[in-house]
Amino acid sequence: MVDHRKIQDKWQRKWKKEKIFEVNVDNKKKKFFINIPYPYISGSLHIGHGRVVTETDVYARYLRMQGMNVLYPIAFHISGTPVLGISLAIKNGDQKKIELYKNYVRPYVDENEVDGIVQSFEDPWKIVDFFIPKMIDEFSTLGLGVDWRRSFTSGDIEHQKMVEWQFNKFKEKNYLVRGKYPVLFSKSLDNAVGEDDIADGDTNPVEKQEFTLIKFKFEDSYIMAGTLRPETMFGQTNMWVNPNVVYVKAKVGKENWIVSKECLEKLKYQDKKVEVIEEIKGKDLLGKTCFAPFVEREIMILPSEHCDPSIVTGLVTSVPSDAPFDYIALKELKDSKDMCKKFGLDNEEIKKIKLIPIIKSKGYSDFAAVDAVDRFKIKSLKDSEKLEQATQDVYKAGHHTGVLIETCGKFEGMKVEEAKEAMKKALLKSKKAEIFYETSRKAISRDGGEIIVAILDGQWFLDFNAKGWKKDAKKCLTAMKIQPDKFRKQFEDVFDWLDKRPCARKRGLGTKLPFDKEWIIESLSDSTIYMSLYTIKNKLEEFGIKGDKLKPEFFDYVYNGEGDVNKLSEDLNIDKKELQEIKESFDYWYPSDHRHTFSSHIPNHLSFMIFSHVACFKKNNWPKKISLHGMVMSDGIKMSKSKGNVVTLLELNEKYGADAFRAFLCNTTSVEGTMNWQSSEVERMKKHLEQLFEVLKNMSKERKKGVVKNKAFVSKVERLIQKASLSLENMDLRSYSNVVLYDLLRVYNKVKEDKEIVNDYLFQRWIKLLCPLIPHYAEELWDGKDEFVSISKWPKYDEKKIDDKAEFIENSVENLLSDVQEIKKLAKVENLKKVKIIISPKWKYKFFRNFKKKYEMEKNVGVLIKSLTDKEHGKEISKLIPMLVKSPSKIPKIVLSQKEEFDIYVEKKDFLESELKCVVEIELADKSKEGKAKNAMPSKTAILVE
RNA sequence: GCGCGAGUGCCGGAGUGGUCAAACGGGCUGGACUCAAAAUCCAGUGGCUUAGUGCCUACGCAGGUUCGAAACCUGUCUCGUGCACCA
Repeated sequence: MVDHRKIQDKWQRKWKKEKIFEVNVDNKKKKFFINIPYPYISGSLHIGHGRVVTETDVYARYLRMQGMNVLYPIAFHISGTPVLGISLAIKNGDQKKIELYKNYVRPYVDENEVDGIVQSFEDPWKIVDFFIPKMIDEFSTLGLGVDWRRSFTSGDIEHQKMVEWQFNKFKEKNYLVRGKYPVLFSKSLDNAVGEDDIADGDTNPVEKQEFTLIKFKFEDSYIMAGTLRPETMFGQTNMWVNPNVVYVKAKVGKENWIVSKECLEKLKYQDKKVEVIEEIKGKDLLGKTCFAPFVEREIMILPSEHCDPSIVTGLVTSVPSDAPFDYIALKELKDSKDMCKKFGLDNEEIKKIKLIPIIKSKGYSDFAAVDAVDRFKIKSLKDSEKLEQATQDVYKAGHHTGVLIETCGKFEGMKVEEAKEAMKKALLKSKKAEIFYETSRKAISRDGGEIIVAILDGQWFLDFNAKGWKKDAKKCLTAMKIQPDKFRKQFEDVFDWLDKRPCARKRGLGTKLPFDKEWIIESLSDSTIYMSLYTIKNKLEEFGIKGDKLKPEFFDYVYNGEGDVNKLSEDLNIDKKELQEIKESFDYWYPSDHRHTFSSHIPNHLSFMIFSHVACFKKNNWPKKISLHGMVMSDGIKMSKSKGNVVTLLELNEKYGADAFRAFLCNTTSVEGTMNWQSSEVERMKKHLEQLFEVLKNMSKERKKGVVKNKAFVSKVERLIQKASLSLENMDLRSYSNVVLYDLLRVYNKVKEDKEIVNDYLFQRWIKLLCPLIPHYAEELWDGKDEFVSISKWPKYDEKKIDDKAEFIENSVENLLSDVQEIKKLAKVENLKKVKIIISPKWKYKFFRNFKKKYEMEKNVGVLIKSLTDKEHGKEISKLIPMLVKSPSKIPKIVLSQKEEFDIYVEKKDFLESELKCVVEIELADKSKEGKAKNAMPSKTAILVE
């Protein structure tokens, strides 16, 4: 048995000791700078992380063996709120989170330390400090050729200084603007929040919803009612108010508004000045009327205990023709004299309220709500689930197929989709409505505070439509290689669509905006040009240059060659030579030659990376290439903590080892495809590698110098080396791995003669070919003159040895053998006595050669027959051509001459006799007396068995 | 809803105008080896047919373009994914 763990550890240790992946400026070698998005630290790494780093590594290893100076670094991202969220959860005694993190920590430390370490995570930096070394270790177990000297985190001062430089640049170029912006906001934290700060925010996301608050004139005030469907306002029949709720009348701006107390509270956060005037009991409003816009008349205020004061204003306008809820509520009132009496309402008046049809949509009458209520057999407001469903159905049908009818005045004929916007606009313009934001569900932050929507003033935005920016970004994109290119369009679409994007927030780890220290640069915006830091990080370390010296002028000089180095040296108190060497390092390594990433990063990270580069760097340092990989599934479903199917790198290493994973990953799916992790398949790959290892080990033992006589075999091997190289060139890791894991093995297994010479010819080449894929096994088997196969030269294929004819002949002979077997079966011949091989009549060779030539240009059967027929064989030709056109597989790749073919079979006669264990006779059709002889075709002999 | 991607045999998945009944891998069936098993090797694995290279049916569904389509176009269904302040 092969002990992959031992092998793996051994070679990883040696690589590290000999520093073979630590690379430096070397002007004699062509450089290649490849990188991946730095992972965010949030517990243990899993096979999703494993995918991107491994694919990159396989490719990087290939380029290295091609003689390039390959830089492959990895850093770590810690910006943003998730780490804070974890700290907060632990601080607040969230047992679930605490357990989760205990589980993350446990594999690395003694059990009795676990509690203490997790406790220490109340300080977010402790999380960072704890996990980063672990992550480096875990990545290393995959056998990556990474230069770890160049690692950093986005919290490091060098990184922050660089980001400050970047944002100063943005500012200079007027790429930043400020404005108002609605955000999810925690009242207790007094801050904007993200998914990670909200309880269950990851599993049940909270969204912001934009409501239109419509003003209903009531005495000296406005009753404010919120709606998501302003397009239904022509169907209003009444106003709903909760009789049990105490509302407030308040001065909002210059107007008096009636809203719930909760709403008034929220309005303060939404950029409104409010001042309470008096309380108004909901039940005091009942039976009165208010003036509704669009329908332009007074509508009655009616009771509904379902109006929730904590949602929007707690007052709702009623459109019973299109809202099942309103219809049922109104119906209940009409049907119940008791209820009317209770609220002091005139039942007869309510009965007079008529539904107003407003929208015609597919599958519904003009009264969609009535239809839906019937369909779902809804009896009362208590059928809340059915009501919800009915509302959704009506809404969906209306939204996609609905058209406003004649009751809607000048909006008649408009689609619901358009009318929604048009009517909202009209209302806002005439000051009959306001915008109000509400959360899509009730939510609390991890410390228990209520989540609301707040409008922040002074929010910083990146303005992608700023003058010239998009143009440059597009220029960069056009010059870039996108692999596979089908993703290019997506980039283009995103570029068009990008507008203003908030780029700073008030919470989280990261870099402060240098010119407005209240704000912290948001975590996607602070990780767009950090690749540049890899090129100089080791130098800063080497020279002991502290991050706080890295003023903007430093980057101006190093990155863009601006400023005077003598003056800069003085100003920053950094040695001039050191500065120059740092710059040299940057100039050597930059730009990024290749970035390999998950395709879902296109609309955000990757696009921002391009925009940021064109904003900050000179054109020659813009990124060159992006390749995209697909997503990762585990057992057919998306990997997620809640489903419990996350496979960590720890577990992976424990059970299967790096090489099995690498081979499985590359061989199981194309780079852009979805990788589906199935442990049974990985297990199989592991076994296959063990077998392959044995084969190769035996190969290495029995070797003898010499010339391989089997031309077809050599041709196939050379061809496979070519294929492997070309596949890798295009980062087609699947095709490459197929060649080195399976194709070569099959070709090798077929050769029977001169094994020792064959072994000698193939062994070292094969090991090299395998090295990018399964470097540990490759090193273990390697016995070449370089110390490591990892840094040896990639095998060159010899194009001259690729011999179509030799392979063709071999195939013909093989086909002959299998044909004999088949005929033997059909003829029910038990023991072969004799096999007669009849070589095609001479005229057919000429005919086939002509046919092949003509066929390249002309596919029409009639035309072909006319141009190729002759008197002597007209009949046969007119039969052959349709057959060949219909199944082109019958056309031989190569047409030999009759003599050549005859000689081949004569030469192979002994071999055939030994294979078939009988007498073999060979004759020319032209001389044969057999009836079948005329059926023979070039490379397809007629066969007779006895 | 809009955008993007995908739908292929028992399964995973190649294949983007003709060497396609479909690579490669797995499974299954039969055979060789073995006391036996595992491993390995060979053969078979849509249907029918035949002393061979023949026919039919198939690549989500329905049409179309073409001498020819799994591949191109149109429509349709299903699934996945993104839709912004979130890394």
